Amino acid sequence: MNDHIARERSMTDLTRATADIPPGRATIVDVARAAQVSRQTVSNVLNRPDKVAAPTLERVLREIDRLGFTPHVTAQQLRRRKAAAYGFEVNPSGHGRMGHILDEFLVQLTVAAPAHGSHLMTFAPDPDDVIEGYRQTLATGLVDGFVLADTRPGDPRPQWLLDHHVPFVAFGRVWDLPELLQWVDVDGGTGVRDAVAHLVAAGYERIGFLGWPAGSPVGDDRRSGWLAGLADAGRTASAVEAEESVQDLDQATAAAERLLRRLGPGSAVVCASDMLALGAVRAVRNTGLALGADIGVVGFDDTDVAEALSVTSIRQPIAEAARTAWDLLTSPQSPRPVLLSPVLTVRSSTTRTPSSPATRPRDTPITEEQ
Amino acid sequence: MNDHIARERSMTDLTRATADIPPGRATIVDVARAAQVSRQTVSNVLNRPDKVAAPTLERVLREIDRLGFTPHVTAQQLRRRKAAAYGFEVNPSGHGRMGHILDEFLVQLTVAAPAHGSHLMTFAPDPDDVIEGYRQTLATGLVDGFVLADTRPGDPRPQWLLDHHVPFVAFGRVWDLPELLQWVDVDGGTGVRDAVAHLVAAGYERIGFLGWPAGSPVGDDRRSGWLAGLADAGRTASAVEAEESVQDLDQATAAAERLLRRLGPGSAVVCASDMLALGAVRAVRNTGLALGADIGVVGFDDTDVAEALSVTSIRQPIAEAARTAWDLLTSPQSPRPVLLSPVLTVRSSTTRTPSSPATRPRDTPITEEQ
DNA sequence: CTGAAAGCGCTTACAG
DNA sequence: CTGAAAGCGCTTACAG
Repeated sequence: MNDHIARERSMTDLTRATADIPPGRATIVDVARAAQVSRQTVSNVLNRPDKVAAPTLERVLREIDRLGFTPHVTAQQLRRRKAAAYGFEVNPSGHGRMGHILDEFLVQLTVAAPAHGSHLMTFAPDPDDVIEGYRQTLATGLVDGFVLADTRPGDPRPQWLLDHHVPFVAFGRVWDLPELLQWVDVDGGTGVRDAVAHLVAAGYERIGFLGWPAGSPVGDDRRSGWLAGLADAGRTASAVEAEESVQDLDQATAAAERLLRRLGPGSAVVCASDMLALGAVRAVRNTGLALGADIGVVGFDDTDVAEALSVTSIRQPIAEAARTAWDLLTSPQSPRPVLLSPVLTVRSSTTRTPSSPATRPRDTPITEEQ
Repeated sequence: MNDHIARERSMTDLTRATADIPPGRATIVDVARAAQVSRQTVSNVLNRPDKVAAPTLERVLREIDRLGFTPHVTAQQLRRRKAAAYGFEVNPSGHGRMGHILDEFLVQLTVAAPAHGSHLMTFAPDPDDVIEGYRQTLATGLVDGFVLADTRPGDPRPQWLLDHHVPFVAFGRVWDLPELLQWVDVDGGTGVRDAVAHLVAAGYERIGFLGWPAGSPVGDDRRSGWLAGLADAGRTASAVEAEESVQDLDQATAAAERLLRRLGPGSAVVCASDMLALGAVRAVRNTGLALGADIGVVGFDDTDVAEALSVTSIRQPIAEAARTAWDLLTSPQSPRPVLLSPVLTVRSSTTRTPSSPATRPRDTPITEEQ
């Protein structure tokens, strides 16, 4: 099996001890033999090329290339006592409120891994004892640490990892441990604030907020961004301009209808999620108004739903979050928290009139810097 | 770091060679010492317990437990020349037509991995040279093979893997290589057929199909399932009862409107995707009809969108597909293809009247066996 | 600058 | 049934 590498390799394979090893991959010894050096020198070429004389270096590199040699990472891991791998927890029951954002985060972590000489191993802990899942995964020696996602108040993982000196980084603020520095998050509040600015510029008069019931840090953060945006524009929020709903379409629709009744045409609604925005879109229709022209709607997370409905939505910079996570994990300096700004994807749901100066090309993400 | 395991371990650590190794994890040698046996015996306890005398076995197991010993998988991999890991390609640009199904597949593969003594490593090949990504990943020795997803006509991966004797299994038929046996897929045709039966039972008179343009194996399969379902019910399809659209909401809505005009109230539309179903739902509204009562709509994949809109949808048994993939990959016998039946999640979009006998509790998946 | 030695933690024939 | 030996493929001080 796996005779895919270095088919040109020499017949010295036959000297290998165990007969059941199929010929196939070149090892450091094969390269050493071909280049007429010791295998330590080959290792030096790989790991500390500055310590190798130029002619030797070139000769060894040539043989590495010719034989198609790639170091066996498992052997490196064992010898270096470092897996150069990190664990990432996945969750069968969907990722709760975060939806598919975490799927994209996993993809982007994978994309960025090679640049940090690392890779990712997924694992699915028992929901009844998540910590045990982390303990076992670590005990295999297959990972050096973890990338946490979906951090939440009461999350036992950060403290456990801290207690056991396990390297980790969190995507999402670690709410319980304000002194903790190794996290990257997206500044949802700023995203909403920028969306309000966009709506003001687009000409909407009153701007309401459709959010979740108070108490979730993420939701409260987005709500305060809305208030800040209103303040930026010199407007004051009155209590009647906000509504809340749990993540259920019918309830969201009903809440949006109440909100629209108070706001009236010419106003806009910023929503804490695309699901809530979908409810708002239905409410607009049920009320007999036109999306965009009469009522602006902004969602959050720029999911398939927002794209399909042509709803403007606040997009988290997931790829950047993933790269930052690796930086925090592998950088030698002491980490500091990173708060990334989301980006507004403007679509027709926030175009008041077709000829409005606020109209932007559909589906073109723009950053609303303030 | 990582002093999380076996803090009760003996002080014999100090005899370890490299000083920079923090005390922490118990090794097989620690267990051997504590149990007064050689380390080979500990290994035998782990790998061939039947070859160890009962008292010895018990004594060693007790020490393993007391010291919290877990074998170092990296060392096992090196010695066994087997990674017991498989690579899974992830794709930044979304997974094309399959949507988030593949994200769930990855999660379910991860869930099922430990039962097969294996784990999963994600990697993201360069889209311009996917094969090279597979080659490099394999060359690290970190994986023994791959789980392929999103197979499609013209896919170069199966043939390359075959040529290089790399173990793999595919989620999705390998269209180009009919002789290939190691795949698991979901029988979309049967899913659609069952959906038609459900609609007939629910009392819808004419049943149309909203699909993709002909030419995609997956789409054509679903369309033929619709025809088979009509035949089952003793109905014949006429060309006017089908429409097609690319995966764009506006186009899908327009196509659905054309279809509805021909079908009239009391009929239903089976769609090849939830996105198309969303278009159908909009068309129903635009036409002034009531979803469910006047027009039935069925989607495919049971995504968030279907759930949010309360649309009946055909769900792929992803967890079962993942388990089957592991079986095919790790079973010693020669593999045979597996075609799984999807399951219909019935919601109010296919409830003709509130008191209809076809009404089923919302969100309860049921299997429509024929 | 180059190479002989030791060793990462484990497993697998093979003697006893 | 148990243990001494060899070795997986690599890296890291350390002599020369």
